[in-house]
Amino acid sequence: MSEYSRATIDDVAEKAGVSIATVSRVINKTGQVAEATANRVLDAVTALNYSPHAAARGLASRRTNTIGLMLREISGEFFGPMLRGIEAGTREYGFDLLIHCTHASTQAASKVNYPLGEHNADGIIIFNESLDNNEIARLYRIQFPVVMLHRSPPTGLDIPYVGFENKLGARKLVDYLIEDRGYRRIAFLRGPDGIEDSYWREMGYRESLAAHNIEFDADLVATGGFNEYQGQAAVSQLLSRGKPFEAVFAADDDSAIGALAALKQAGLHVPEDIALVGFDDIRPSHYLHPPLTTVRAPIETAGREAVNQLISLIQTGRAEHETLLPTELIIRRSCGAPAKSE
Amino acid sequence: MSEYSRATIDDVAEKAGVSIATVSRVINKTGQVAEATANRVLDAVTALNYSPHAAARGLASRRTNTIGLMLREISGEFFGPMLRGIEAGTREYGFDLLIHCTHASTQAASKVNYPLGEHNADGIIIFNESLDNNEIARLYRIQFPVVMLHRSPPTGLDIPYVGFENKLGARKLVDYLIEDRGYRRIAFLRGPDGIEDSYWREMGYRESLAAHNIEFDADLVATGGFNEYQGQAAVSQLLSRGKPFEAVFAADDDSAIGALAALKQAGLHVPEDIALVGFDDIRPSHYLHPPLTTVRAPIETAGREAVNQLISLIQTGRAEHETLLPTELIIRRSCGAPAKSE
DNA sequence: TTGAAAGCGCTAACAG
DNA sequence: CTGTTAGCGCTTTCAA
Repeated sequence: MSEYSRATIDDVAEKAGVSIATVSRVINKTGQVAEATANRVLDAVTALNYSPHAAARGLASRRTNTIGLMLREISGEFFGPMLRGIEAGTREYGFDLLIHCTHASTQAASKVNYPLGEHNADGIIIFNESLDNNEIARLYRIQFPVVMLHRSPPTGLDIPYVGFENKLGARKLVDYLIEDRGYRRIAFLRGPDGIEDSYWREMGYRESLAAHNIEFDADLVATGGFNEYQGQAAVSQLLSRGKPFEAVFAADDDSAIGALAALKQAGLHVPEDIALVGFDDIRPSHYLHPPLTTVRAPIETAGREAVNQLISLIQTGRAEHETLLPTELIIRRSCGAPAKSE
Repeated sequence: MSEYSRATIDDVAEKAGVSIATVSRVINKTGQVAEATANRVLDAVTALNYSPHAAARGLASRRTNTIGLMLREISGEFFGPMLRGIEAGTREYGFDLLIHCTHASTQAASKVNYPLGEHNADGIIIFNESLDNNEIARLYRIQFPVVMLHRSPPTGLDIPYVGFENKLGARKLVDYLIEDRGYRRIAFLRGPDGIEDSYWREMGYRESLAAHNIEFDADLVATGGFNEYQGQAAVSQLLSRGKPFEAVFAADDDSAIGALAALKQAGLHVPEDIALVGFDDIRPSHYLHPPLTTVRAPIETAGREAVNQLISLIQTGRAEHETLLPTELIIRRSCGAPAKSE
């Protein structure tokens, strides 16, 4: 609305007594400029407090210097660390970060969409199921740089993917439960359908059972849904089936928190009566009573790595097909391990 | 790098058999267009999967349709809810959200800065101490729309401010401790210097003491610093002074968590030996042992409200000078209140 | 109700 | 090493 004054490249050029092309060269470090000239330009920049107009340079250079982050919604303990990693990466590379949520679009009123894409970013990171396959395919077709975070690309599309070693993490956790703690009847609270992390964590669970000659029992599986409420409901359901189990593996810590509430409510003590473990190692897990044994997922690192891959894709046209980040077993009291200094 | 095809306004105009001016009018709902014509344009838009080029329209219209969020760093439990509120607001108004951290600038290499400002946003939200007074003053001088979130503007600048009723919240909490729980020697863990929330929470504490004729005792005050580690250290320090106290009021929940650890370590039971309360009601507070009595701060609402004020400022040139959001007392067991269903 | 045309501020050839 | 100039894709007068 208001028409505030701004120094433009012309002002700088005039003040420094050079052409705007030279100013542009100095600012972007493109092309040779005599040091004396460059200094005059830099002085003018400082004196006028000049910053380039982002839209103008974007239009002229066909680069936005911005990367987009697409997510379904901002929620949970996952989000903060992830964004920290992403932000750190974009800042280090000198890019801006634009964030779009696809959840509950209030803007359906208009026919014209303003999504993240070729027209406002140099590349985007797609988190989980935040964008449908058609749009992903379209971006792929026009060769727009995209990186998938915690969700592998649609079949047939060679898009870089960054995620956790979910299967291995779950495997190590269940191995530990079986081998070190001696449990054999281990219930599983699976995550939401369609979320990739869910799938691989279940695979790790099954793989571990199989490796120890323990038969997979569908009655010992319920859906925790990656949230507290569903985790609680899932355990109640499990309990009501009457099949005994010695431990519960919740596919994420949020559902483990709900599971803990349900177990306590049923009068069961953790870990004396039943062991409980989760996955992710979100902050509250440490404070639970008892503290939760879990698998630490390098959330921030994954965000950071997604940026690395995206920048590489933007700048060189190539990136790693798949980057799987290692997870770490975090043993606390909820699995019956001897108390340690917490 | 890659040169992907994009439908431009010219393509749409050609396909619809109209001029680009008409397309622009239809898309922006500016000016009268015959319904039949408008429909042809809309069809062409859909057929070509057209989205306007953000930079081009920004350059032409001198509006970016973007609001900027400036923060020092992405951390803590505070960040997620705040961003959720901000994102929801920007989306509802059809704005994009650009995020900048000012912490640990890796980009110091260059003389030319690309901060948030007139050149890449229509307005910005400044969170806490993320921007220095000089730059804020400059933005104010050129009448660039700015809203301060959880930090009041530099003296003399009439910039809208959104925050919590910190003083009242702290006052109610301490009143409760004194009146309902009968404590009189209440220690205080203050927040970091220079953070506004710290200051007002301490004022509420002092006000309550004064109202109950309890003398303020500097020996009962230490600095918790809004983080777990410092909260722990502060309580250790308090304990070492040898002055007895019956309760600890930590100026935020993070330091309360640290305080709890320190108390336990000293062999004290909460709340039997000593009561503990915090401020904010972050997620872990509920899971502590015992669950933490605290003051719930409407973090998400504050973010949302900051956007409301900023949009108002952008669109009408005016906004509320000050928006203080009410807080709510959350009573749990850590203050010695009778156990309730947690 | 529509179209023509002039930029918005900058980058990137192309000349010199 | 430096300057001139032609756009980038769009909005916005001004005319018709």
